[in-house]
Amino acid sequence: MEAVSRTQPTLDQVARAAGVSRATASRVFGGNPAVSEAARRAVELAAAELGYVPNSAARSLAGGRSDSVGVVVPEPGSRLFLDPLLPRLLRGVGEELSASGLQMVLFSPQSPTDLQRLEQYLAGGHVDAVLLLTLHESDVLPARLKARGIPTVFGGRPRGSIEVSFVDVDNHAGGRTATEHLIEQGRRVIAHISGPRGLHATDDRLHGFREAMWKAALRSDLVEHADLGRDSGEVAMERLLASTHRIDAVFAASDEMAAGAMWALQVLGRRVPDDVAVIGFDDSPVAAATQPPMSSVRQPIEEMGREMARLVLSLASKRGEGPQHMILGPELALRASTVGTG
Amino acid sequence: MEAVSRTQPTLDQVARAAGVSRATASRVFGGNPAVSEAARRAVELAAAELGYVPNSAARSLAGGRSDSVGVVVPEPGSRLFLDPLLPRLLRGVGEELSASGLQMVLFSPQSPTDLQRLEQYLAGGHVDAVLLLTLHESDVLPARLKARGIPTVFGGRPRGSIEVSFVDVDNHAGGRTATEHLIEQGRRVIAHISGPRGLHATDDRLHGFREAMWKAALRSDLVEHADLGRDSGEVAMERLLASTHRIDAVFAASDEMAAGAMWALQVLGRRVPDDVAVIGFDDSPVAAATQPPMSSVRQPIEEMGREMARLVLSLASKRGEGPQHMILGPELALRASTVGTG
DNA sequence: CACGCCGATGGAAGCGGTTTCACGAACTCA
DNA sequence: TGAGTTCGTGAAACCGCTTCCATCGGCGTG
Repeated sequence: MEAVSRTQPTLDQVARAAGVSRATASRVFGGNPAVSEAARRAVELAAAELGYVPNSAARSLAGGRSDSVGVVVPEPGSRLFLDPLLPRLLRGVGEELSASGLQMVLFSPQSPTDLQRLEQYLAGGHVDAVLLLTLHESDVLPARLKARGIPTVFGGRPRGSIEVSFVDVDNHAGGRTATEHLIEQGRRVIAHISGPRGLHATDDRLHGFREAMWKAALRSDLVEHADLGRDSGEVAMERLLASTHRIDAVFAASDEMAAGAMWALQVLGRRVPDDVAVIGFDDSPVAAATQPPMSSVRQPIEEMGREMARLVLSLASKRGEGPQHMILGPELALRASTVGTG
Repeated sequence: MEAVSRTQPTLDQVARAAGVSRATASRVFGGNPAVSEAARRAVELAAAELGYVPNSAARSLAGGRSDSVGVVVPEPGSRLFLDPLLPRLLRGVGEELSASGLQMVLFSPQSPTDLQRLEQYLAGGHVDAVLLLTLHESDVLPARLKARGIPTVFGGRPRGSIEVSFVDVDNHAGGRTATEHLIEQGRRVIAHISGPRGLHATDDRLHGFREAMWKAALRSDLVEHADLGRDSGEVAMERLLASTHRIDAVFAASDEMAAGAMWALQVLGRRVPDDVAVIGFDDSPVAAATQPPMSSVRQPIEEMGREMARLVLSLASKRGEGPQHMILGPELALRASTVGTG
């Protein structure tokens, strides 16, 4: 009597148990159609009985493929503009990858050391493709990945070169649409609380705001810059109110800032939306939680995730294509803060 | 003249370029001290010149080790009580793993299919250890991992068996401490907004509340259950205020609910903290953002992450140990909502 | 009936490392 | 000076799987 092996069953053992060669067994798991029905069944049965799980290291070593794509996200809590949207984006990415049988692997480097290790990891063949959401401009990661020939797609237009593939949302259109909505509601003295100067996303929203105001022949100089956080929005609103203008609407470049602005308005006795309408950006959970609930520009962020996944997969199959770009349009989520309670 | 190979340099090429054997080169990268200084330098130089990156699949196949640990987090946006703490926890885990040269790999299964694939992935040897933060009780994942001999540590005491290692925060002590603080501030009619019945974490907080109240000979029946979200906290507060009791303090089991409660209080003309003190739980960003800023029970969540990492690493080294448990104590973050503005 | 094809299969050569083991050189110690 | 160590090294055996290639019946054709 032989002691039962305590190690994981290997493909070889499965093959032997099924009475076929390792090659055939491998074909069964690889989904290769050139296997007789009988052989397939035998292998599947044997695998089930032995509790076989393919060894991914061996598989990816031999196959040159890992069936997983890496997603690099900003350091959690970095208060990047992406923060509130991240869960939705990941959901989109996950859905799409899942559908192709791929595993999503998240990374969130927190230190330069981490980053370096991450580079090794990604360049070391652990993943078949990479989705980059970090916006640190100084990163050499993209270059390394490119050198290694690993398909890479950015979420959000990266700062520097255009020589990369990316998917982005149309921030300019978002800013314009939000502003137009306020104008349609009869508002005339509209202020804008923008994000940090130099940030692509919020700069574009600001330009959208200006464009809409110009078109309507309204003044577009009531602009304050803040840091996207709630408190800074509150402060910005206070500054705006200190001016002599009778502001009747505010468009903020983030929901958090809009929430802060709304608070400042209410503290100073302004009614929302009766006296001042407020609209935010991102349609994050915050937007629904304010009192009154807040209109916001909803980014098609799940779709962005899906498109990123699709794009990187297509790059992975048809290698050698040039960089691809894709811009997605936003839509408005209207709530009581701009349309009144009717 | 020979065309330059366009493929990744392998260890073999590095070894050849350095004039040593593959074995020696491998020792250099493995940190094996039994290598002469000269050989080491030659290999490092060659590696740098060729841009060598070790192939992780090969390495983990041969070495039986992947130098990465998987972290399974709840579906994003599932509004699990962990939600606001997740970034901090991951930071703690990441720090600790980083220090040991390990890579943290995040997973967030979103569908049963994902979950199954994840099982394969984890059981397939892609990771050396697993940290589980998902609280789906029905999961077979833990059992599978155990069967595969993969060290696993839970974040938060899992519902069922005790036969697993976990790290948890002391919710009972947290509830007690928060309540005692209110009592010390002279409050006597204290209400509690708890989480969903049956949720370990919030049940423990409720018991902590009761214990503190009993000890002080105060009534502890002013309890409402809510769902941890802001709105439900607001509703719960309204119900509490509808009672005839002159409530002078509220302890809510989450910051979000506390924020909702605070809003309800202020809408109804109660001043915080003059009329009613409010304390939350988690010390999440929300706590600092309310007006006035809110006291909260700060969970040592980064530390929890670090301890989880440490624990799983120790399990990975000294195999065969029984399950280990660790409970971490909370502390108070005091702000204006309970201590007055002096 | 001989020939060429085709579909299913197994043998075997890798994939790129790690690690055991044996070996020679340089050193120690008597 | 010879035996016993120590130390650095290389040859080679894997790790578990994929895939190329050769093989082999059985089939449709002329």
